Amino acid sequence: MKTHLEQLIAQALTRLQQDGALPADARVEVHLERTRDRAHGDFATNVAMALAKVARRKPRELAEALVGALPASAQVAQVEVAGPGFINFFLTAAAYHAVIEAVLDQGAGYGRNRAGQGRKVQIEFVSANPTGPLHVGHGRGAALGDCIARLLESQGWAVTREFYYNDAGAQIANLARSTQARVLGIEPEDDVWPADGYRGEYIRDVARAYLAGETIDADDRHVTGATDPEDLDAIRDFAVAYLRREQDLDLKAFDVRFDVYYLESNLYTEGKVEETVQALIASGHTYEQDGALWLKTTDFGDDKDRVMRKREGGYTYFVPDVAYHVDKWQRGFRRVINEQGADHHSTVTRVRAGLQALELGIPQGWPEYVLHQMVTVMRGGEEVKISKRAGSYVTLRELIDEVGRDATRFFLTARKPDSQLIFDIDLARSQSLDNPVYYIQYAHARVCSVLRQAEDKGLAWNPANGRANLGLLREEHEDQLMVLLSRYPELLAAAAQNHEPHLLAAYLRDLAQGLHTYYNAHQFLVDDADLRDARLCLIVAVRQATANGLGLLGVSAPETM
RNA sequence: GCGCCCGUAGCUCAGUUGGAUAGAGUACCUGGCUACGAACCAGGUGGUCGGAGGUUCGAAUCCUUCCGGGCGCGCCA
Repeated sequence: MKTHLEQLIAQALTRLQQDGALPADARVEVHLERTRDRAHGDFATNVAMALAKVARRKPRELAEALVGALPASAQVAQVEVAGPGFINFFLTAAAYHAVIEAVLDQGAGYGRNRAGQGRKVQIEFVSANPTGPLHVGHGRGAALGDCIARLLESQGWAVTREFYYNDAGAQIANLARSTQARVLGIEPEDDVWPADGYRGEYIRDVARAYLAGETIDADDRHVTGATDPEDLDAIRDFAVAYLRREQDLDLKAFDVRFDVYYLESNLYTEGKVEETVQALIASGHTYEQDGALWLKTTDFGDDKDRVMRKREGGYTYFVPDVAYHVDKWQRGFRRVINEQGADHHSTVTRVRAGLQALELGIPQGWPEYVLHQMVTVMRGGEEVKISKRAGSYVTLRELIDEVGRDATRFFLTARKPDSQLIFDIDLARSQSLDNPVYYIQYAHARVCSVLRQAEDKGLAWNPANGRANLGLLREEHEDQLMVLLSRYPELLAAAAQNHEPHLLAAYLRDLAQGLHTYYNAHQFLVDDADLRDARLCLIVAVRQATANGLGLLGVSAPETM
């Protein structure tokens, strides 16, 4: 519909130019948007105002001329000039009804399209090190990343979900030492407790499982706990496998799955890190100083250069990260989205700088980043401090257990990633009935209930009898619902393009509100069979769009509650 | 001190990429169940869009500068 109107406007502009009413070189991007106020019609454009200066004519006058030059359309009922020079389009009833037809025809496919043309996109998210359970921050990343993945899939992209984890660095060594300490019965308060060791209680569980000789199945590897408290390698392998299994369970409970788990250690064993370092040296963007090897990231917008290879040998963390991204590029991902916590935002410049230095033809803005801000957890009116070392924090699993998967996913995606998020556990639990997610699910369940009643009373609409007479839908509430339904595809496209799942959450809330209002104001199972069928068609369409949207958020659409 | 993010109703937050009279939820008032789910709906109170300049037909949105909060600023990851 939107593109149809844009074509009409473009044709009118061309016609005006041919008539000499507009300079032939006048160019403007036709900006057509939904109106906020239904009194302003369904769509509005500001082209007349944008062109007024070049055309040396008053905006309203130009708008009038433009309206006069518009080709007729079966979809457009009325066009008017309003305000400072807006051109407002009012759609015909038939255009409204076509939306219901489209939803019913396309069903679960409504809102989906092939715009991505099956192109590959990779989204890397969570990527937590296997040194502890996933916490709320990881949960936000998991929910956002997965929703963005679902949104991109809905727009015709071939999405790969990837989890990158460090299985060999200093933090893993620390994990091994901490677990060994627990194996030996050392407490964090003791003098011999390793410096900066992980103090959390979960380490005690890992140690206990190790001593019990438990077997962990992870990554098609089987790791069995040994009993030797001195075998640090065995302890490390066991701890990593154990904690990875825990994370997998958390993610599974959150309905988040990955296609690829990428091990940082592979970058070393396959020589990719060394290759990247040699290529960077060859690029001329490196230099030696103070016994270390530096990358001139300042050549690419960083505020200071960064060390690549430490004086004592060994690479800094961002070097394998660059190698990793080279690998992503070589795997053919021309679009990559990295979802991370904003505390890692300094890596953005470094990774991109390294990639630019390599001159592989990688675009400057590649990869894309979605950086979510911190999650503050409130419990009992107080902030719960998140500290892995102190072992005090809210795990993702706790959240799922306490407020449910649906509500947790919804809350963590309902705000834009840029905003800090306050997650009040008590509020989410005690007021769960006022939760937007239940409000939306309730709308879905209500429609199901009406249809059950219709079935019981033999009043159900039978699709075999052909389409209902949608012309009978003349109520304001019905128009509003149809407008909302027609916006759904545009909204998905915008949410996917800009990585903004919160737009979808807000939309579903609006749609549910429209339905609840309609529900309260009108009867569905009326005696007039034609009107009844028409209304049932409408609410079935609303239910379908609701279910589709909830599915993209990873939230269930229950038939009863 | 420097970089990134944020600042909108008492609270939690949207705001269609610069549009028309600033929007929800929550909280607080007032109404609405003998008909399909009241886990709902309708109405009301509540605003110097952090402050000040600037850009233009038009600014919560863009630019500059202050104020306030968060996160980074390591040869840690």
